[in-house]
Amino acid sequence: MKGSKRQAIRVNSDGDIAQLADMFRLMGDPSRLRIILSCLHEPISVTEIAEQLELSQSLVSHHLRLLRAARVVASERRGKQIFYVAADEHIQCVIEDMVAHVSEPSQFEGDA
Amino acid sequence: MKGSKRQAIRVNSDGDIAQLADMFRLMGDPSRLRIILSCLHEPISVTEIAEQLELSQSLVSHHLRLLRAARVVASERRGKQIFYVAADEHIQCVIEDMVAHVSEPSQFEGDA
DNA sequence: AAAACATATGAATATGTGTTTATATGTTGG
DNA sequence: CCAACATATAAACACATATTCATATGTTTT
Repeated sequence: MKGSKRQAIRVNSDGDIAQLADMFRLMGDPSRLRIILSCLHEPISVTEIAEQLELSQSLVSHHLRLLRAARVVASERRGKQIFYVAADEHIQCVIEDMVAHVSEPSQFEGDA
Repeated sequence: MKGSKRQAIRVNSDGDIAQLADMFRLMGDPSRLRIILSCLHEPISVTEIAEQLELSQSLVSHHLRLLRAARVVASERRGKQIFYVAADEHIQCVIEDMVAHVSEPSQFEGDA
């Protein structure tokens, strides 16, 4: 439904490019990527992320702010804690596709 | 065929994370992203990319080197010129998914 | 209200990196 | 072989940004 037809990619304006690049850049930092993976499937609190990934609470919070601003993750308060979870299924798809690319056996060494 | 089953994302080792992040980081620069888009569907020469995007030849070449090293693009020589093209269809999928995410109407403002 | 817990914010710093300028390498044609 | 074209490389610089440390804000419990 809606516009989920497989149509050619349209990235006309510079604004679109910038937005896209921003998203990729956000996912391009190892710490941030691990944080995203931590909350990909179920909500998880900031402290729990920090513990799991062995990152400082401050660092996790900094990153989460950027991720939330870009709507990569959504936040929800539960008592004292705030739980973060990946915003939509597109993020998951993006990562899956990228994993597929990375684990591709380098095909033909297509070099010139 | 092969392992194209939709299975849960497995990104265990730190190496995997680093590789993934590297890919995202590469696509996270506007110039590089535009270069990728330029050669997404058909091979295109370095000079033509530079002209189309109004970037210096040197800059395009620098970026292409990184992209080729990460197997985002493949190169093929034709006479004096070298043509670059997106390496595999996963790159295309990744971008499509990301476009889908960016053009998502921010849902519920899922903030806490 | 104070203490304890959870998260966010600000400043400072060190490191990474995108871009430019200049030059080198490689390829084709006369 | 020399000139012209096409691409790659190296050094230098300006700028962005990931991380840390210290502190503030917000929430629950006693």
